[in-house]
Amino acid sequence: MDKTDILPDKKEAIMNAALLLFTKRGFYQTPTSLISKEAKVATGTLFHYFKTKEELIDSIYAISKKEYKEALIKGFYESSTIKEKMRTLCKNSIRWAVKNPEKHMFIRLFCSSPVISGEIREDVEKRFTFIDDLFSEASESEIFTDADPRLHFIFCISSINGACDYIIENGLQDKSEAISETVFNLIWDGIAKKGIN
Amino acid sequence: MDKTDILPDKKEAIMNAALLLFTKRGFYQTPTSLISKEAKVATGTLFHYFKTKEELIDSIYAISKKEYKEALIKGFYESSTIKEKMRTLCKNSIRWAVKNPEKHMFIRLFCSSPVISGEIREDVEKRFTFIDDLFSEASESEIFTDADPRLHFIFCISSINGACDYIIENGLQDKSEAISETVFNLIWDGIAKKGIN
Amino acid sequence: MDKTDILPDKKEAIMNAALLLFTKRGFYQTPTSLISKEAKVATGTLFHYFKTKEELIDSIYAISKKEYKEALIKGFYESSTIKEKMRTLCKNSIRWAVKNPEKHMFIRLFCSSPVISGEIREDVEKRFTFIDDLFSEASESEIFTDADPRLHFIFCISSINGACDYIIENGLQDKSEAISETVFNLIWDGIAKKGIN
Amino acid sequence: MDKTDILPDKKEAIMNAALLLFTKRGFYQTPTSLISKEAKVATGTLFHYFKTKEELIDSIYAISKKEYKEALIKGFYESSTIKEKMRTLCKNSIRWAVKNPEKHMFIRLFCSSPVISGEIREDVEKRFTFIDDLFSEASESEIFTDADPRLHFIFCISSINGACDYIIENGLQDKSEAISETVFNLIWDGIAKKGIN
DNA sequence: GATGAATGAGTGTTCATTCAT
DNA sequence: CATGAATGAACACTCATTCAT
Repeated sequence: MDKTDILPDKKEAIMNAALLLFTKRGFYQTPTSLISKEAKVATGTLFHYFKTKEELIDSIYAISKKEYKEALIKGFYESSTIKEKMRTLCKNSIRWAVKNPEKHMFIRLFCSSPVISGEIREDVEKRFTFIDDLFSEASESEIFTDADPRLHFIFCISSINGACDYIIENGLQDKSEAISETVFNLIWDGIAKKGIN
Repeated sequence: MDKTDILPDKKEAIMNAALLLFTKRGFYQTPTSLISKEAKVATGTLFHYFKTKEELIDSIYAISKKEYKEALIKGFYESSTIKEKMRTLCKNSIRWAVKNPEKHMFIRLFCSSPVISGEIREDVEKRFTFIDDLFSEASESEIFTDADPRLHFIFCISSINGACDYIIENGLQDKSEAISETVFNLIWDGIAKKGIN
Repeated sequence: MDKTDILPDKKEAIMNAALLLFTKRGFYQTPTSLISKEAKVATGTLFHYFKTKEELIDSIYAISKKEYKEALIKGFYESSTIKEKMRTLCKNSIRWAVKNPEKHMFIRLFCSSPVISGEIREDVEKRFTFIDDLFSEASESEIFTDADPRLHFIFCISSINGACDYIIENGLQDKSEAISETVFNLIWDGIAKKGIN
Repeated sequence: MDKTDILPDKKEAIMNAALLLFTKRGFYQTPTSLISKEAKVATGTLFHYFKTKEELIDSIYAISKKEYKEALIKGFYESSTIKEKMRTLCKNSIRWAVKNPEKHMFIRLFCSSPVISGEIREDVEKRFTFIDDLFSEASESEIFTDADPRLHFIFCISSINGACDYIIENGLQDKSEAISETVFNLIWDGIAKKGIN
């Protein structure tokens, strides 16, 4: 899990090629032979680094999520209010997705796919419990309208993902900061009790 | 309403089996042999009704979208205000998804998949232009906060889909009417200018 | 075998369609479904008249050979010398092939193919023993150069078939009478002892 | 001489097995699974060396024709007269066919079959233009009777092929040299003007 | 007789994976 | 470490043939 640091050239080449191909063509339409070809390694080399094709996808998923997490928390703990924390998450999230569209797409495509092993998925989810905590706290502080915090959470995630789709589909990368501000307001106006700041 | 016209028994059995299997296992992990087995027909029969596996998926997509559309517009034209129209769409959408979880899932899984032929996709999209019109009208009437109506649209769809996920994941089907009211409020409070009804 | 006389419409349509398709596309690249489609009958109808696809080909072969034989002997028994008899055969053969190119091609394609049942083949060969007799007679009469009459026979057939190919490939149907005279001379000059007429 | 360069063992085994099976059973009645079985390789191995079944047949055709050509020209350019050149071709042709009956049969079966790709066919035909040249030269030198050189050509080829059939069908391999002399005389007496040597 | 929906064995081909070099 | 030839199970799809109507 921590070999991330100094990846052998070939391993990295394989993962990069696979990320591109999986997002462009899908997992099952991407033969391992094509991945090794694009990565300019022999077919056997792929299986030297990854026992199976699924292990390769697991690794990409884990790394992408790790990077996403790192981007997500930038400035989070420095934000003083719940509203600020949420704004930070919202902006970080959109910013990262726009800068790393393949990784973002990869996560969305495979987050609910049975291709990702349950084990990896659980490991990864642990990194994000701090968000659940934030929503619970907000609920308890009566900042949010009455509703299951999980519903609020899903509402936020969905809206953020929708915004990313919007930006990428319409090529609005250069306006993404403004859009993420707009989206955060849409969300906050829905979620927060009137009069809360 | 449930069938286009009068589908032959076997054709229907194949489509039903395929719908279940595709949503449970995915398109590429579902061999046609398994579909025909579950549908209790011979392998050749599947190809008697659908020239290719892709034509089968196209057919399921088209029918599901057609049924969704029919559910969506119930009471839509009878709603007098834009707010009422949107509430109707939101509730109809969630209601249909909760009643037809496989078809809902099928549409979400395959709506952006290249497996669906472009031709079918275009045919289908035409049925939903009335929603674009509604958003444009709302924008022009200055009912919505300033933002691209396409962003508002994506925001709504994402939120609704998020709500469906929430209901289905948590087994809250019996509370779906209340949840959809909550979600509509989340959306409306985000989207509409303050003071608009 | 003698139902040839009054063929039911559909049976004839099937045989005609099959003759064309088999010569154009080959036996194995011609599905029975295509034959019935071209013949404008249902798939079951083909198998009503012919127990199997192979029986269909046998029937076409037998009929074609029968017609060929009938064309071949026109004027044969009226010819007085061996040379005249051979000229008659040569000319009749080319004339028929040029007028019935599909049937000629069909015979050539399938004459040595295992697709034709041995039984049919034997039945058919019997009709042509009169040619063997002619060659034996010619050999015994010391009209031909010394060589196995079977070699002479194959030499003649090959040359005649070559001539048919030449005419059909080059679209020289209108010159086929002259060509067949030329070819007969080529053959005769090869076969007959010098000074024989 | 026997192989293009140094063919891998398995590739050669596949081609040999396929040559035998295709001539014995025909192209469409020979499943690739049977070829790999006879060649004692896995099904995948066949497709490792030949992208498709058709590419396999193309390769066999090209190699057979290449070998045939090499056999055909032995002593050709050393022959001084047109008659000698033709005798050389006739004898070389029959000799090769008798020694390589499967390859000979393969060429005859597939030379006019659409299974062979047009590209391969053209490549191959180029090797044999020297024969056309010979016939044109003979025609222009007024050595041959008046007739289209293409007719003479077809007449020769047909006769030679007929002779090969005769030898192989009747098991006369040990007499093939004498027979080819006989056949050459049949041909020459037909083709050449009287008194030409 | 005539139909065409239904059958299922059989085909060409793919591709994740192994392993000798 | 790295290679790529070799493997064979699995797949989408075809098509001769049957049979209830």
